Amino acid sequence: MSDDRRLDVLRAIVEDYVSTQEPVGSRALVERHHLGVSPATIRNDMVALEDEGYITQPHTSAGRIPTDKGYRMFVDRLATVKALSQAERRAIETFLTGAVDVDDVVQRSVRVLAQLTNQVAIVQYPSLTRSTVRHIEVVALEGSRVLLVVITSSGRVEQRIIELVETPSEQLLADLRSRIAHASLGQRLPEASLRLADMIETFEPNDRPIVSSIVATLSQTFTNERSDERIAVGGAANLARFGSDFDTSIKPVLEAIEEQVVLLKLLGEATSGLTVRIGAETGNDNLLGTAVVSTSYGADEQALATLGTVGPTRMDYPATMAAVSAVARYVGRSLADT
Amino acid sequence: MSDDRRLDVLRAIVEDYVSTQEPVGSRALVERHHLGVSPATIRNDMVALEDEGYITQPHTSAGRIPTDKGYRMFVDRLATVKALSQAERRAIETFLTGAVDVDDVVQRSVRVLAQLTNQVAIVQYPSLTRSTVRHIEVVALEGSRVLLVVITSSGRVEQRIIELVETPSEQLLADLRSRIAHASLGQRLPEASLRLADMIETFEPNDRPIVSSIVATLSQTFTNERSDERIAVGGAANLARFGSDFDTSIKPVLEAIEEQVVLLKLLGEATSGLTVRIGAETGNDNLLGTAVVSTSYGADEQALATLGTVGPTRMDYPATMAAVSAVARYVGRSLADT
DNA sequence: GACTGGCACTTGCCCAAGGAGAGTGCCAAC
DNA sequence: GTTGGCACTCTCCTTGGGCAAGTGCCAGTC
Repeated sequence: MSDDRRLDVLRAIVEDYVSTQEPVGSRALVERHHLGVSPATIRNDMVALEDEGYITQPHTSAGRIPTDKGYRMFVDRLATVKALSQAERRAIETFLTGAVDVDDVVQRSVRVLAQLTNQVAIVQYPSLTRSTVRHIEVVALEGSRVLLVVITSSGRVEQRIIELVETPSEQLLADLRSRIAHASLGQRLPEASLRLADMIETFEPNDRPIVSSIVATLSQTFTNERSDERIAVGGAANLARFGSDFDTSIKPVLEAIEEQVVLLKLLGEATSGLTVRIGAETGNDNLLGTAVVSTSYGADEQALATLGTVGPTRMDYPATMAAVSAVARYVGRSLADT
Repeated sequence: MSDDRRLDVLRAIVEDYVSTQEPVGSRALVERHHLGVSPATIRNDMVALEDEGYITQPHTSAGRIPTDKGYRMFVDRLATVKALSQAERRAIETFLTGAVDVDDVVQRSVRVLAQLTNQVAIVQYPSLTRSTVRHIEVVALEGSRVLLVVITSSGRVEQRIIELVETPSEQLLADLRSRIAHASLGQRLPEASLRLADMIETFEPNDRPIVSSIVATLSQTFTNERSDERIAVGGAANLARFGSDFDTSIKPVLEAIEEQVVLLKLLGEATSGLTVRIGAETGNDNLLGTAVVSTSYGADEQALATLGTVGPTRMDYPATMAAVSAVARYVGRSLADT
């Protein structure tokens, strides 16, 4: 028995099952794929594949469907890369180029990804802690209030208004501006936070209360975990693909993707490359029938954040993976331009 | 036949149907509500109510269920206000008081509203056009780039970076700052936009290209429709309450609430008071089986935006209405403090 | 040794028939 | 106007038989 053909059979089963959503039998297999052998032969291969755990039968007299292990094998070794069509690429591009700010980029990319894959799309907002400081502004407002504005390399703007114990002099503010700029510009946010802390001691003792109050607020902004946790979700209507029984097949997924923590965990573990997690690999019991395709995005070497899709394990992996990569690429580029 | 009792019967039918989700028969009605008459009498009342279009039978041998008209009557004349429990009030309060910015307030209120009502909650971000200008900052960046920051009365911060044709002098910038502040502070955004436009002519002709470029960007920011369109949705898992058949009862709703335009239309028409729209009143064919409870929020006389819930017509109206009002009240208060 | 055709067997799905249960509508009586 | 009684209707659930799909295995072939 040729090992090659057995893998061909597995690939054929996955492809057929994905497109028909129905267990695939030996006869259908030889008819739709020119395998050059008879159904009986395929049946023998199927028995072997089943013994190895790649496929299974829902019930005795039905065809076979891939197991999670089968999908894994398919993704790892059998899937042929499917390039996006010219039209799809253009769709992403036109969709994203209209974006006016970071928020808009994220919203649009969720939409386009959901549309492209017919799945639930999730996009994490660009991480603060992985960006660098592009600009910091310290502005005196009325009274002793001060406005702090931070612009990051990902185009994100954070602002804080704080009430100081006393009104700072113009002199001090100017001094602060230049020293803050010097200490933090171009630095990663966590690092900038450290350097700002060191900077406090370079000021006159009299000025330190004001300085440290401002620095503290900035540091807090830089290392704000909550901002890192923002996520956009879209295409929930595509949950229909999971099956028609709401309570058993859809609700758990819906609950999982409404839980930020779960999503962050799913996205967070993505390495820089494209990651596919199938069934139990998601580490979440609510997602046993689902697969998550994710990748990080970011213009340069450093990843800014992650995006991906959640769909049933019986999804079109090549197409989904292509779409996720493509959107990530465009989003990274788009943010770099902002 | 007493008219009063007939309305009592209608109320009882609505209440029972809402709690059991099953057509309610005459026997069950007399048992659960001490109406003091026999099932046969109730049956006569039911015939009358059915003739008037308040209730209907799914099939001949089943009990009755309220029609949309029946729910409307219930909401308008029969529902008794149900105050929130102390615990619920405290839940809202503690949930919202931890919020650090506008974004956070909105996110949290969606969550708490969804949890409280067990329905899909939608919260519109505070409208820009209905806020006033609290602060405007014009900051020179490197080169001829300028950062504009606008803070509104609702605590929202908008920023733009623009590239000017030439680098403005410090002198001009200072002048700009004070005149912009004078023209716009405390004004409603659309109004501020107009006053800024008038201001351009008070500058030297030489400076006008720069000034008008800045003013144009500010105006655009003030009247940015897109920002008014932001909406947060939560509690989609509660869609389970709509029924168990995904395609017919849930998917349409899911599609509707993913469509920003639809949501905005639903929320946008809410007057300052609490609005309940039932079935066809939503004006959306996808929402025929659903009811929308919404109200505007905002600290002072002027409404900032709208929030509400989407649920099946067979919902607990008194509880939902109470929750929506309460959350709106707390959100308004919470934003005023920011 | 690998492949093939044939065939008995298993099993889920569909459909029709029948019984149970719930609720109504109506009528005669109060 | 209200009530008890009763025949009627309709859905839901269960049961059982036929159907179709697909398998597993075996003996035969290249």
